[in-house]
Amino acid sequence: MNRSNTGANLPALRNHNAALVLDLLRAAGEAGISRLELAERTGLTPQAVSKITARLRDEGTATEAGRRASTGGKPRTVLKLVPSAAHAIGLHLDRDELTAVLVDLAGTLVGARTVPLDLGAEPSCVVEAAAAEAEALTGGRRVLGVGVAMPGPLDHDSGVLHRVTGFPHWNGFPLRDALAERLGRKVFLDKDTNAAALGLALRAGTRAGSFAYLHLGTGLGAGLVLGGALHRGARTGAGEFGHQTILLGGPACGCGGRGCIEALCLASVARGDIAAAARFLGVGAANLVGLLDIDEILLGGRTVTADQDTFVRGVAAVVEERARRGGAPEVPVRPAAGGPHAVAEGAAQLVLVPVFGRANVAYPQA
Amino acid sequence: MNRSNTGANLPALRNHNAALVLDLLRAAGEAGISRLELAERTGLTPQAVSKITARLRDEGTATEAGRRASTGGKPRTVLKLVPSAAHAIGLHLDRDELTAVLVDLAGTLVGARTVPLDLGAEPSCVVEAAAAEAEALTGGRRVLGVGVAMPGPLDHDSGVLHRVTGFPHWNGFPLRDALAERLGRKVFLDKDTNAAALGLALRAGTRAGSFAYLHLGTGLGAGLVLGGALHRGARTGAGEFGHQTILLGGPACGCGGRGCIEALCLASVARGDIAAAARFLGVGAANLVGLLDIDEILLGGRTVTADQDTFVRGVAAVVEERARRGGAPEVPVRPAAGGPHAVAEGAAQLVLVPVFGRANVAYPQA
DNA sequence: TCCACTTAAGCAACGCTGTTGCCAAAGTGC
DNA sequence: GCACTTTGGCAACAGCGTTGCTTAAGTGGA
Repeated sequence: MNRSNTGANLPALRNHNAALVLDLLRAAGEAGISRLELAERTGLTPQAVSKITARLRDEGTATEAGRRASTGGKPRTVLKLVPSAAHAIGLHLDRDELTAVLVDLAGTLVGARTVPLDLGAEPSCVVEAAAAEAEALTGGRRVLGVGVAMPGPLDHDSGVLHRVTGFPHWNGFPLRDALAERLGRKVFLDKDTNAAALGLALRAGTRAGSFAYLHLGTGLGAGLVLGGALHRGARTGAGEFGHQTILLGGPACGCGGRGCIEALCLASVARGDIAAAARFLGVGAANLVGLLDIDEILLGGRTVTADQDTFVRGVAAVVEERARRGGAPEVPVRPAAGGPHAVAEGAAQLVLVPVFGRANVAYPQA
Repeated sequence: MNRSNTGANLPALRNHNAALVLDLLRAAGEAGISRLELAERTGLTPQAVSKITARLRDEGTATEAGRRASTGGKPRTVLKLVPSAAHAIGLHLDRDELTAVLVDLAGTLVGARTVPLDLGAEPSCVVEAAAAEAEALTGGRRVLGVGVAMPGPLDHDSGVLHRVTGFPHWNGFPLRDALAERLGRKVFLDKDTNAAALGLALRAGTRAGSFAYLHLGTGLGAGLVLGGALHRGARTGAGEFGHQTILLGGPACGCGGRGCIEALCLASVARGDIAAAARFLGVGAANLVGLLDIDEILLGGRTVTADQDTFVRGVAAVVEERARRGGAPEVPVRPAAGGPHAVAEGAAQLVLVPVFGRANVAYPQA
């Protein structure tokens, strides 16, 4: 059951178990999964799984697709997710560009649009532009909601923006509610790094329970996935990785501090010393691995992509050195998969998270 | 519902809701709480709460205790937890000392024993000594289980010790199972810093959803409580705070690295410059606040206790300075409450956590 | 070809959960 | 003293997963 402070009743129980089954169906992908295997993995009885999958088939969310080889008795029937049963829209509002994607239940990209955007414009104009892109992608399909990713800071719970860097007029704007009213759909808002991390968490192959996505572009930030769920912190402020001090009394940073990783990394990049930048990044990654005991480090962002191998090797070297000293486990460092729509696709996953039961860690109210 | 990957059935539902109600009863303490208030807080219907509390009263876990003033109708009946309905034992196995405590359901200390201990002795002898202390405290009471806190590293999930610093013969010893078999009781194992953090999380007054407990004694470590639950990481390795690099190329640390907070802090303490030690600790705390967006920093450990005000002020100054730069929220820094048995009491809470539904964040299997 | 055996999955009855509708209990205040 | 408000239990109920059993659909040996 998902962590929460609220009581659960029978409908909640039913949703929980259905979401669990859907998550396994999604993870099984094209290979499918049998009822008995679902029963084994969920801990439910086979009969319960039969009932749940029957409901899902009635809804059109799941379907039977062939059968496995017999092992001496009746062969198992293979069940699969029907990805086209529902869709989600993801919007990435960047400083100068708006990317909108439509994904199906499996997270597969169905459609994408990219248009120029001026975040400096009136919020109402931006809302209108975003809504127009979302509607253009819908096309009569069953759309569960819209996920929006933006540069922070913002508050996920209330859906309100804070002092977006360089765009003070956004301060306090209730973007989520404004867009939800305009579109008549559920809207979810999160930071771009969080959306990217969520997208990575749900990519086939990245089944790590917890990892950090480090994004080095014009700035340096992180998205944290802990125990399979996005860690946002109480105010959606988590992931402030770039202004971690790693060199006391070091060079001044734009934030007013000294010796921040971001300043050190970007200065190294500016003078062309990518290996040094990678080592700085690695120090922060090693600190993070020790503090949180995560399974994996994923690197992304324009600056990383430009010299991917150097960054991956440099960060891995520092992390491994620390593991050898016994201060941290051996943690793989890999480049983050994902094309030009990675953030928008992650934003779409904000909508799909509750469907598949991978609820976010809930925070008790003060 | 608690986050998990397993299916839920009616008994699980019932336990979840009962635990939720018990948690609210515990939080209400001597003041008590009415049925309607419980209904409001849990989201359950008043009738469901009536049924649940009736079961708890039958069990002897809750009781009616007076009534509130009327607001124009029938006055509300106040319900309270019956702390003596069950107990938990907490063991703190330190390098040279074994502390055992008995606490009731409310977490109140009922009994305590402290004896010398040699962690260098045979594991079987230590198990025997620990079991004897636990049994001496039981005294015919209903004891739900035994929580054990030790210096790490160790694995909470399997209950197996790793290379305990300075005591290599413990490597791989299945302490949890050995003690469970010897005592015939459920046993839970965790790091001392985690137990301390858990104890703080459940102390009245510390209702922060997430905080970091920084422990500065002979070493420097941290216990992290995120979203009301202990964050252990996949291998119970989280909280390695002391060997975070904050001064690249700085003085050598015992771990083999350079510029670790622990080395810097302890060196400052050694030469009597407590204010400098506090500032170093503050840099790490500020890094952590930014990364995890927590609500509070709690400081403890012998070294901190010796100069509490200096440490609290010094750390708070650095954290506040960072908040002013906009890089992190304003986070209070406070001394950790708790007497000589704080760790053992936290260990006992390991047993009580599932009773009150504040389950730990579950990690998906690989 | 038949038949015993194995394995998968549905049917029906069941126990138990929280919910709903209603009513009794226990106050306040004109 | 009576109308009103508020609390909380009783009884009937819908719906969840579970249990016991039956049917479906294969394998493999005689």
